Amino acid sequence: MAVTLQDVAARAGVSAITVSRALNHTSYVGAETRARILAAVAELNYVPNAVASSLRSSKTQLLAFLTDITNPFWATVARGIEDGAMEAGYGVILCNTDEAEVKEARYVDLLLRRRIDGFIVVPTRASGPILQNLKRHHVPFVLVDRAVPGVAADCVRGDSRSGAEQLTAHLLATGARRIGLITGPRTVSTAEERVAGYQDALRAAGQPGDESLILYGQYTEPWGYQATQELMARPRPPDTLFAANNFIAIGVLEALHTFGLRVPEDVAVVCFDDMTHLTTARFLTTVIQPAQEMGRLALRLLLARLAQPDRAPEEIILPVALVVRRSCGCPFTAGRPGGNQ
Amino acid sequence: MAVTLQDVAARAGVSAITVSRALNHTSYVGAETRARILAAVAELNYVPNAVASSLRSSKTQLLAFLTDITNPFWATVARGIEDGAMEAGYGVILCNTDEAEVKEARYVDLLLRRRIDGFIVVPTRASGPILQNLKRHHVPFVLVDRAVPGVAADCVRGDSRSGAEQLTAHLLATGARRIGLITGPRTVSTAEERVAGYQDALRAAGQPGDESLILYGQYTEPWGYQATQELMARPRPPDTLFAANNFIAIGVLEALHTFGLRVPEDVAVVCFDDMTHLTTARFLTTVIQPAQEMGRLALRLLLARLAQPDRAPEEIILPVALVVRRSCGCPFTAGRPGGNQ
DNA sequence: TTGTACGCGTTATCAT
DNA sequence: ATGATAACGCGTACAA
Repeated sequence: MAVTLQDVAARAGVSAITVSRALNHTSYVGAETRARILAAVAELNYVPNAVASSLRSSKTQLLAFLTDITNPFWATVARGIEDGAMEAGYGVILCNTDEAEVKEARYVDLLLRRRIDGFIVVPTRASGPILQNLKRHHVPFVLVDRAVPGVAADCVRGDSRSGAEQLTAHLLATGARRIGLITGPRTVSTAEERVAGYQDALRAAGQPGDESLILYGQYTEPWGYQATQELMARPRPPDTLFAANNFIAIGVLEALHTFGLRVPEDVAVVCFDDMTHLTTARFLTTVIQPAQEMGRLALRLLLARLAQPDRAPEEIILPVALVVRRSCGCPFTAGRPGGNQ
Repeated sequence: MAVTLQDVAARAGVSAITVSRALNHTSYVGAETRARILAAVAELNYVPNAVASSLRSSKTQLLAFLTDITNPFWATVARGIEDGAMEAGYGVILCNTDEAEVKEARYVDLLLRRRIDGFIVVPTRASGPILQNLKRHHVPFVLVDRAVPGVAADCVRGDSRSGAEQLTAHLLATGARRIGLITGPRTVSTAEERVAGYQDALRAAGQPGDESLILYGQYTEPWGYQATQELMARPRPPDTLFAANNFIAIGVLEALHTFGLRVPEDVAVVCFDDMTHLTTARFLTTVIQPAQEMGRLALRLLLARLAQPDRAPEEIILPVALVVRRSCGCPFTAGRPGGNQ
């Protein structure tokens, strides 16, 4: 049914291996021979069988990226990875882990069978055992965005701590007194780093820092909503809210609306931006992380390790950019209850 | 280096094929034998080699989903596909085509080599030749969201026409007089279907319909921005804007803000919702498409075709839901220039 | 510059 | 219920 190297060889009047060499540029082939081969390939509509090739070479030329691709930030990181991978002759398998350990483990199992050449992972703290498993099987991997305690590995991440510090310092400079910080889960290193940066700035400003203003939860819109409700219902609510990512920020804005509070007149809001090209960043002062660049660098680290499995683990910390938006209000106008459209 | 079926067989004191049968449940294996085999598998840490298996069986148990995964809507569809695929024992390769013909063709080529079992594609009009190529190689595929003229294939899509009609009728019922329609590219069937539905509603209401109020462009935020600027700068601007998807809607809202126009007091806005869990849908009346369901159904169609390659092409048109939000204003408060934070 | 022989790890086929 | 043999399609090693 399917056309094989043999068929092409027969048609071109050469041996199979010669065809292989002509197509893979793995050895010199006479100009005329090569022409005959290429002609045969075209006529027969030959498509090389990468499965057979992989079996023989023990290389699949396939990489996997494990994360929650539903989140546009990671989708953008994926783009960075893909672009570079394509150039280097690798395909990328994107996998939805939903940040859930079970799904993560399941995918790793599936992909180990498929003999994937390498992994790029956005881990949580729970990923430790899974990563150990990869090590046991000598499959290279690179971490993105988050470090995992006890796992020495190549890693690319944004400078969350510095970013959070800049954001907080900016807030203090513009007159903020009580800054509520709504952050992600303790199982994710960035959530804690952003808290640390926030505390750095307070300390530098000689402010005490009220522990009760820091709320750990999820990097999600519902959590932003819920945490805001809790903070603003207190006797002494914060005058400013720091959302540890943009999903949280959206929830924050929604919750403030239900309280009838205006942004930024009544409560100022800032956030870490984990999405590109989406609304939040246009209205709020944010710290922007270079998603695509992150992907590109992760890929580069992985390729380097594939080439030299024994090099020392490398950690790249990307600088993040504070983007202050003072001249821009919000394009949405507050609607009146019962009056929207 | 790697443990093989042979190694396990030797350890368990049986032949390789017996191990294969025990692991794949492809034939009965004595209870005691099976136990010995499973023990050996565990002791040796055996991981089956799917590459070899694929070569022998000519089945990779791998499917591909081609689209722009950066768009959360497609990412959600992907989730629907993945969930079902996992259950059925298939892996899914997600590919970013950016809706660009070249990237699409490149991926198809790459994946044909890998002997992928089937494709799920979000096509544009330009995808025709690529799909023909798949047919030539007898690789099954399913289309999602869009039909392609001249290509008979399984297809799942939302009822754009009806959705647009409902949305438009709703607007007319609430007093809209001049509805500007900002839609996607002519190369995408949904863009035209939404126009058709819009025109259906106008016709049904006995309204003339002003062709100049319909603007084709892209399904992007910048296009929404640009088109709105153009429409609102006219001598007789529309009193209502219909964004053909949510990215466009975001651009629309931004542009209206630069004009100092309020939503919905000055201009009402509605849109097709191509994203879940994101801001737009919370403030505007929208038509919601069941993304995850779309993915699930697409997968089901593909599996059916894998089982019976010769069945007649099937087209599933999903009903869409009009979600009217009148009781909800916008959580963002308009900031004053120079005063944000 | 081109060819021969063999093996990668698994499963289809036939046999016991 | 289990085994022997061959073959899937390609690339490595060596040879000519």
